[in-house]
Amino acid sequence: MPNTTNILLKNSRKVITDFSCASCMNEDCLIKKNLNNITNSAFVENKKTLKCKKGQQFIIEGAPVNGLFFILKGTVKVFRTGINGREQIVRFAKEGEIIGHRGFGTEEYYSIGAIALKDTVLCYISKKDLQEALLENPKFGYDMMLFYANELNRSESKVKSISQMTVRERVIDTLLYISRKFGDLNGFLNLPLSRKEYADYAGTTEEQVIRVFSMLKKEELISAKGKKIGIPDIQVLKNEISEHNYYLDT
DNA sequence: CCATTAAATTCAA
DNA sequence: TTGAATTTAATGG
Repeated sequence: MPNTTNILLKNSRKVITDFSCASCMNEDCLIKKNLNNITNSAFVENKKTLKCKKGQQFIIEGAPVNGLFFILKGTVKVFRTGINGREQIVRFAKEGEIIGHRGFGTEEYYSIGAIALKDTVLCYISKKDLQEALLENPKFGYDMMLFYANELNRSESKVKSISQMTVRERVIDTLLYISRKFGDLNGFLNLPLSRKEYADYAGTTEEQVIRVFSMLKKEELISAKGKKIGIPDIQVLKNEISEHNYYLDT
């Protein structure tokens, strides 16, 4: 195999040598799902792959938008920085998700930043190539539309939760979100986040999160070992915020 | 919010 | 694998 770059992902211990869509294993990827419908092969061929180390920022707020990122492997947080330097985490994204999609249409500059939470592999596709593929492939376009609709729904729910829920409820809501999205591993949430990151997502401060966590621990609703958070009974937590939960998911 | 201490992670030998 | 160095959590002012 000449010319193939080998990369070693710390967490998977698996060497990936081939990033082409044809051999991609990621069934959640919208591109992969629609690969057999996509006739214009330039689309797939022009795709760039880039790897990010943990903690590396690959989208900077205010930078011009030239394309979109698809996560091939890894986890990413997307955020916006507020007026006083405070970070508001917009969402966490994992394999198969799209980053930077808001800038796709008419926006010229990113209004968000994104950084890798672990070593991550991204597929980068130029606006132009994606536009062409979408125009000639209705199914692909429809799937993309569903994705946008979901994101919109979630972000609308988030506005409500931040304005109407108490701190405790927002923290619980955040825990449930992480649990739904990333699941459990050995009884702990499968995504280690700092208290600050919980706070930035829930719209509070690190101290508040720490205090809520302490209370929840006393009530035995959660367990915590450093960054690893365990939820013994998800249902109990759900009940506590059930009045707010007319909607759901992702 | 900040300062202090305890605890957990990382890193390199 | 260990422990020293660094980062992060928890508490109280």
